[in-house]
Amino acid sequence: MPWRVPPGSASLSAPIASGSGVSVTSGAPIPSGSGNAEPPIDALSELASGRVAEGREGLSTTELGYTPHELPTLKGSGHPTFKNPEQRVYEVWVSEIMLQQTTVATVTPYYTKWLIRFPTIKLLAEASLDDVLAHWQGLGYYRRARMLHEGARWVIQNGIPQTAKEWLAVPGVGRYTAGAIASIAQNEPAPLVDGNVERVVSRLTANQASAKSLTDAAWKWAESQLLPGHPAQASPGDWNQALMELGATVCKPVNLLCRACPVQPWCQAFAESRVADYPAPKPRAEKKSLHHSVVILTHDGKFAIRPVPEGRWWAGLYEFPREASLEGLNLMTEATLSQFGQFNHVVTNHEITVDLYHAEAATPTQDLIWVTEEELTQYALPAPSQKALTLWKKSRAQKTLWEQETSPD
DNA sequence: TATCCGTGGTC
DNA sequence: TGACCAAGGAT
Ligand code: SF4
Repeated sequence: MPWRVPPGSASLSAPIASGSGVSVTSGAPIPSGSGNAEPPIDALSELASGRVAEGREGLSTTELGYTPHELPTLKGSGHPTFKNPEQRVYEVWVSEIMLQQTTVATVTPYYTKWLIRFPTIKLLAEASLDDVLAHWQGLGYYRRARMLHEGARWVIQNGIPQTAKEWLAVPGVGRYTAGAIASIAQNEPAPLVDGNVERVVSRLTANQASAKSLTDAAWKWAESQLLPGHPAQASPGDWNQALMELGATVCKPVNLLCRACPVQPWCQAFAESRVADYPAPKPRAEKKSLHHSVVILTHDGKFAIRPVPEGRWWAGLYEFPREASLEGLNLMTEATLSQFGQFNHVVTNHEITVDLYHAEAATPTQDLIWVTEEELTQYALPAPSQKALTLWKKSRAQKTLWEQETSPD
């Protein structure tokens, strides 16, 4: 995510990180998080002299308080990324998919490793799905990885889309991602709306509509800002990022910073002193709880795993056998199960209580995949299986310690 | 169109 | 501590 601000390194009305000090790791430019500080942008005084005070021709990127801080440095680095438009497209594509519903801090290490393992679209297309999923392990929403993989194969077949509209045909790319790639990597004046933009628009226009209605309004507003002749068109990628960054760092869901907000003079919600009323709160889903039983089934130092069937949570990943009950596990194996732990795992609006069992199998049955702990790292395991493994190792270590302490000399 | 799909951080 | 959230897409 070379074009994104490292977390905490810049805020819109505070000193802006220049983006210097970009490090290069195996071909991937990564933000350092500690660029040189430039003088604060006095957004309000700029606005006071602003040509958009009447608000008719649209806001500009500068008026959102945004300075494009990464591109110059990366250009200066002479990195191949910026000599190769296709590579630029790929890196923006990967990061936009990873960042869906996921924070920059979480994504960053995955992004780095991803570009090392799958440096180009072609190499991603040629990789196996298992390999792809293994590099997504822990990021969640695994369908994204599968679609990105499919998308890479689509692009090898059909070529790189050249417009946001064309991007929509690529698996896993919806209208947000299409707009992001087209504007950031291909300089097309394509609008985009994500959760940040939707929230900002809701407040700027004092729109209390909920869900789809607000989304539609936000898209119309975003489109209107990028019409021909509007200042945002000069650098649509910067504009879009500025808008999202405004939402992420100033016009936040809670603890918003209206006093430092560069667009406060045009904010209808602020004018009404009702910023807390926008956007309308979403109805929250009911939380459900359920139980699962998981077995760490071992034989001769190997672990038994099996693929998660399609159509379920974690489809396509591999996990320790998991059933709805202990009875389910007993139907699966003849080995004697002994419980050694329990933990909770939250999946969206479900809280799963997982009972952990261990058993030593008499024989490695063919319906399961038997792997060493080393080989286990080659498989994508869902978080509950990862937790189970961690607890098993901890349990075994304590047992070993206990045996050592209590064994007679 | 409402629901499903994960996870880790924050307050 | 639990509720809420994060740069969505597919069905
Ligand atoms: S003034 Fe406050 S509510 Fe309005 S856009 Fe700025 S941060 Fe958001």
